[in-house]
Amino acid sequence: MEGKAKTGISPTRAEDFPQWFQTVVREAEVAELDHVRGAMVIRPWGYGTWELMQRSLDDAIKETGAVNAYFPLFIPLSYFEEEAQHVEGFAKEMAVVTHHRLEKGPDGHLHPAAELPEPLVVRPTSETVIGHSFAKWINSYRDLPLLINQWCNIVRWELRPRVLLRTTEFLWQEGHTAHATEEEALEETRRMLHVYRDFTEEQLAIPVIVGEKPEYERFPGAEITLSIEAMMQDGKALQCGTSHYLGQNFARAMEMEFTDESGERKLCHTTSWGMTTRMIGAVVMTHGDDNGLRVPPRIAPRQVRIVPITRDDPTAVLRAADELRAEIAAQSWDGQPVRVEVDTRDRRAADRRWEWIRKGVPMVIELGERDIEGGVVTVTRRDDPELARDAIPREGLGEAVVGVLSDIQIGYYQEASERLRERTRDDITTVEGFREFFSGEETDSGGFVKAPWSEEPETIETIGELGVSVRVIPFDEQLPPDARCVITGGPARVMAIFAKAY
RNA sequence: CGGGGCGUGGCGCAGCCUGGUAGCGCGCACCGUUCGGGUCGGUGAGGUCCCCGGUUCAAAUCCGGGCGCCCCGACCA
Repeated sequence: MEGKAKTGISPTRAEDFPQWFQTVVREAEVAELDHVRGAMVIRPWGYGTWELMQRSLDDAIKETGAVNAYFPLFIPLSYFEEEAQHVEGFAKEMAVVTHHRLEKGPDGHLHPAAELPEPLVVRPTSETVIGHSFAKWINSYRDLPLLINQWCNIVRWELRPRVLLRTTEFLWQEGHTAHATEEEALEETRRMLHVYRDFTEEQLAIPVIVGEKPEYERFPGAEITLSIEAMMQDGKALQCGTSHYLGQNFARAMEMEFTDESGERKLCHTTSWGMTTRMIGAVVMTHGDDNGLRVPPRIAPRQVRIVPITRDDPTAVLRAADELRAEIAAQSWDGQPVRVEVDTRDRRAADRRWEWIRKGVPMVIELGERDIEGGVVTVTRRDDPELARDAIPREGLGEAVVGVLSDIQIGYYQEASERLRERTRDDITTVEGFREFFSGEETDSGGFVKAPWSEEPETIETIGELGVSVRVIPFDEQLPPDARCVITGGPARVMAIFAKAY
């Protein structure tokens, strides 16, 4: 070993974080931008994590009483004209279908023909369509609350696409609910935010800050937007899930009315909430290291990968590997059989091992004749920065695997939590200190600043010049009675989290 | 949508200034060698040099016009 240690990914996080991210996403075969500007192919390894996320989030959503349904991809343009704020917010990023036929032109190419009487918008979010359906379905207070969730794809014509974080098309889950009272709708908004928090922390091992978005960061058409915010390894914030209280804005626009107990006609109070494939990106940017991705065991499509070292007598080793696989698969972790597979591909053992390290499989087990003779297996834990290969006894391996998966799941969460704690500064009290903190190197945004804020409009501009925004106003924060705004020095109204964001 | 950069085999790039019919590394296939921390050597496959037009005996290279992508900003899950 001489010179720089060989890493799986180049550049490293410290050298160039954005480039590192793109390289990990490609090298770990998670996803790639292709075919259409900003559009994404999610490869099997990445999609496998998404399927596991879906399964667990879907269960959590259903536990709240919501049920799944599906609404059209195409939305009549006129639906968007009904809620002013909403149109304004989305107008600039909508894909619009105007024709329904192709004809071959004189140049030999296909051209759109047959213009539609009314253009159709490819859904950027479904409040409008779902709202129209709700208006038909809801007649009485007995029909409320109405709790619907949909898993689907979304199109937003973003100006600057970034793989997994901001793609032209992405997958998500969007919940839409209607309630008789404001209190019930607000309760629903908070309930779902906590579902997102629990999911993100427990399944993805990503700690988040829970709170409310400042007014200027609200969802178009919402009265209140709640959000969970996470810190990536470069100190930037990533919004991980939002839950909106929409008041009666959409109910009014879509005439979503019900008759209450006393026979009076009233408008519903609605909510909406969503979480997207961006979370795959969050996992990469939170847990990845200079050797590639590290997938938390709960969402790892394969939790254990067995690499048989076949030399002199492949059959004996392969048989032993399969016995090992069966034994591990018989183990249960987190309520499910351990996901384990033998890698029998015709590749060099070292290459196979490194591939699974790059992809972030929690445990790689090498098994060769020497191991069999010694009654051991050779284990690499992905949470070990040295990637040491330890011989551990074959006897009792099942329990050992279960323990390791738990350790890794917890360890990733603790590591990310420490980073969030260490890199959230609450001792910055002046605008000079604030400026200095956020004027660091390009690959490092500094982190979060938690400080009192006046909510004055001019502060938004001041921090905007630094590329910083108010990410969230955390719940459960006490503001000292004499607190001064970190930007203006004047009286503060709330405690806020300031950060650069994706 | 404003500012900058770039389009050459799957990926990363050189060649372009000083026109002459395409090259390197990685990857891929095969042979041998090696093989439990990402072997080594050889052979080979693979490219309308983004597109259209112009200049020229000759264009990846020069000129004009398109298109696309990347980075920075504004917008955003």
